[in-house]
Amino acid sequence: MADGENNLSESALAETGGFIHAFIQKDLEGRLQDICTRFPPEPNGFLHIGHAKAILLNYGLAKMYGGKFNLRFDDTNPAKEEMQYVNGIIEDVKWLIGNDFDLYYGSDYFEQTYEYAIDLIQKSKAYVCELTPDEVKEYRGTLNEPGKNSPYRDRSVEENLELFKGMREGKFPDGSKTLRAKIDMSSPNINMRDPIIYRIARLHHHNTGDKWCIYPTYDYAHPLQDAAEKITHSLCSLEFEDHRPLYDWVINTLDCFDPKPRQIEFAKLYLTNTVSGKRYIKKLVEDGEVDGWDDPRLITICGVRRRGYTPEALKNFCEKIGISKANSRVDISFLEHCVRDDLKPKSQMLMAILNPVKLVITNYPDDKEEFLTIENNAENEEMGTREVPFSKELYIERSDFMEEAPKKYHRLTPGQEVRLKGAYFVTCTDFVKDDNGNITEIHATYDPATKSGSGFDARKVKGTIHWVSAKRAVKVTANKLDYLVYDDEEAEFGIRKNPNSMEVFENCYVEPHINELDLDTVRLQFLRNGYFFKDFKLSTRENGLVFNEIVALKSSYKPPDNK
RNA sequence: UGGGCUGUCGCCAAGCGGUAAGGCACCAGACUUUGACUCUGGCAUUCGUAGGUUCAAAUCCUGCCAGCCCAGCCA
Repeated sequence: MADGENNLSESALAETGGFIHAFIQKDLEGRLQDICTRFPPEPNGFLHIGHAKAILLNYGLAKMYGGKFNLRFDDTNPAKEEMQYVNGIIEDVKWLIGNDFDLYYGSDYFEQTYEYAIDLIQKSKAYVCELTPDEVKEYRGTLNEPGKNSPYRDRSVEENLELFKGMREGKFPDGSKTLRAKIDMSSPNINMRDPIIYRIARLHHHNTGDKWCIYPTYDYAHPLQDAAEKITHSLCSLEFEDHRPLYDWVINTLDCFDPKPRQIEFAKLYLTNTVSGKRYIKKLVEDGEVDGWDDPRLITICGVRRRGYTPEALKNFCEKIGISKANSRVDISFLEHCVRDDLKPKSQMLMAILNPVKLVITNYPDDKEEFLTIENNAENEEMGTREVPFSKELYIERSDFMEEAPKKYHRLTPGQEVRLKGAYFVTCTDFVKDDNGNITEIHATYDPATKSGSGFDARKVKGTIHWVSAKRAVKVTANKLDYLVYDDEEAEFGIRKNPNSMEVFENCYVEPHINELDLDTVRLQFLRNGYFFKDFKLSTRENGLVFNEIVALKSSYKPPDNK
């Protein structure tokens, strides 16, 4: 595999979604030489992680079988579509799979789509209908009762042709007429009850401008778009199973496509503790509850990108959850595991104190400063080491000290010795409180003999804590992120808002080495805290550096109860 | 109630007639200069359910139950 090639690993992909592989393999042994897949978003919103699954699946399948993959905008309804979304989607797809795709617009096929409609009319398989929306609904019947034929159903080919051309030429008002496929008003499948395939709507289209005042519907246009691009396997979500007969009807009635595209459905991805509904996300954005569509707490692709997730992590995740036809909701912890797993060997370790308290090493010389060498990634030697300044006054986490600690507490407490990561053993000797009883300073003595790397092993210590030189510390802001919503049994509509989805730490102290890193690309591991990534939006001259927690480290530590 | 689809461990998911993979989560232990990582062990006598066929069924047949989708000139 070439460097940076982003396809799904064959073995992992082949382990699941067997029904899709079966179709493809059988086709490849018979009717097809090559395959071609596509991801067909409507540019009416931003992509989220569920779309990532579809992109990765389609792209991965194409690469696995040596085929081609297209990104095609399914833009047949200008009422909902916007340029900002097409740009956003292209950016998201590139971030996920690179530039290895061709870009198409369904609207580029409007002329052909129109010509095929003429063919349908000539074959007496489509007619211009003048029923109002309410009448259409009434004539359609219900789930239990068959529909009845439109009174316009038996117009002559000539009349239909003239009317349909008139529709295109703008002779009729919006909504006054439709073109319908002539199929079967009594079909148990409601999609087959003479579906509307063209509507009149004078809307400006982001790609075709004002050229058209009639637009084809999805059911009619989609198979034709697939056929035009010689898509062999058209994957879509489960709710389109009922539409497959119509998809096939379009392809088979026109009967001039080779190869014939085939629609295959699979289950969408749903995650716990997330909201993926466009309406819901939009409301959060509009209500100012999140910082835009790319808020790092959202599972939009732009959101997880801003948060610091990597495309590789998403790929691994999508491989591991598999493809099936069973509706499911994947536990968010699965995603988090994949993110950690990816970041583990490539993150830059740094010590950062989120909630600082001063530690004074009373027996360390006042003006001495030494530089200690610490590895950048404990399990990846290739990432090298850095020099970290150490001196008498340090900052440590408030949570790493307790005035009165329980037995299993491995951190600082009067009389207890711990290791300062990469430095020395220190023993807590004292602490200082202010008038309100808050601890303001902790005192300790260090043992020079215990210097890290010296091979000292005369005694062991239970805990290792992280620290930052007070004098050299760089002040930054860190946001710890939590779920936007919780899934509980009692939650109405399946979701319960989390009022504290972001905890801001404005006075964090980080090692000076942070100034030597390319923070736009490097993922940081704040030792013992979690993975963090610079927020490119929030980090400004005024705010200084702002980091978001990509994902926390796992922890089996149970904080002592406050009794 | 018409049609389509789905039901294998808390969550995903293999399995396709030969006697229940794997991952996540969780629990216990070892190791540990991240209470992380890693490692070890535990975690479905059972595959929605009831029958049937078979030497043998999660896999085949029948009935039943549950869930999801469809009545936009949305996709």
